[in-house]
Amino acid sequence: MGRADALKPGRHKGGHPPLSRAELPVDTVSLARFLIGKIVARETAEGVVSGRIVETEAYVVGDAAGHAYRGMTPRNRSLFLERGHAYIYLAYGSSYMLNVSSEMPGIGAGVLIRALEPLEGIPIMQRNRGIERLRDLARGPGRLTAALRVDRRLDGLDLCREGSLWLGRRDHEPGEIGQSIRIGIARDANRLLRFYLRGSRFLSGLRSLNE
DNA sequence: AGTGCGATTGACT
DNA sequence: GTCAATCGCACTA
Repeated sequence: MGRADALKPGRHKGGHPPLSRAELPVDTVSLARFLIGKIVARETAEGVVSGRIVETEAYVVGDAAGHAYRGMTPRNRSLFLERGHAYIYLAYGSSYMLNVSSEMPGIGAGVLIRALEPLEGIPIMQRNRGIERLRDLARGPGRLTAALRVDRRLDGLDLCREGSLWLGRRDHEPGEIGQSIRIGIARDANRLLRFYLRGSRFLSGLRSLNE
C-alpha cells in the first residue's frame, strides 16, 4: 500500500483503526486488563510496525511503586494526562518504557506495556533490534520500545489518534487472561497488578509468573 | 553540585 | 542461575 492510500479517508495505517478514548475503561486496573489483545501500531519512515499486546502492568492511584506516587515532576507529567496518552521514560539509562495514562486529567496513574506479539513490519523490528528471533523481538518493555523505535520524543502523545504511535482495536478475541505480581519492583510488590495472555510465547518474566 | 537509584537488558558461569 | 553497564532524574545541601 502506498502513502497516498494510507492517508485516504476510511483507510487506516496498517489496517488498525485507533481505539477511541470513550471505549477505554476509566479505571487503571480495568484498562490494564482491557489492553491485553489490543494493538500497538507505529508509523516509521520505512512503514508501519505493529504488535498485539500480550502483557501489561497497572500502576494505580496511590501506588508506592508508581512514578506518580510523589506527585508531578517534569519527567512524569504525562502520567497525569487524561487516559490514553503516552508516558515514556528511560529506565536504567538504556531502555525506554511505554505506558498508557489511565485516569482522569490531573490524576497520576498508568499502564506499562510489557510485551508484544509482533504482527506487521517484522523485518523492520529485526533491524531495529539487531536480532532475528521472532520470540525475542518485543518480549520485554525495553525490547518492544526498541523494536518500535519509541523514545522520549513521543512522550505525551495521544494514543487514541492515528499518528506516529497509537492503540488499535484487537484483530481477534484474546484468549484467557492471567494475573500475577508485577516484575522488577521493590515497593508494593505483592499486588496482583500484572496481566498477560495465558499461553502466549511472547511473554516476559519467569515461567512461574505465566501459569 | 553531588549522590543514589532504578517499572531492564545482554553477556556470561 | 548471576552480574554489571548506563544515565536521566529526583533529592539533598
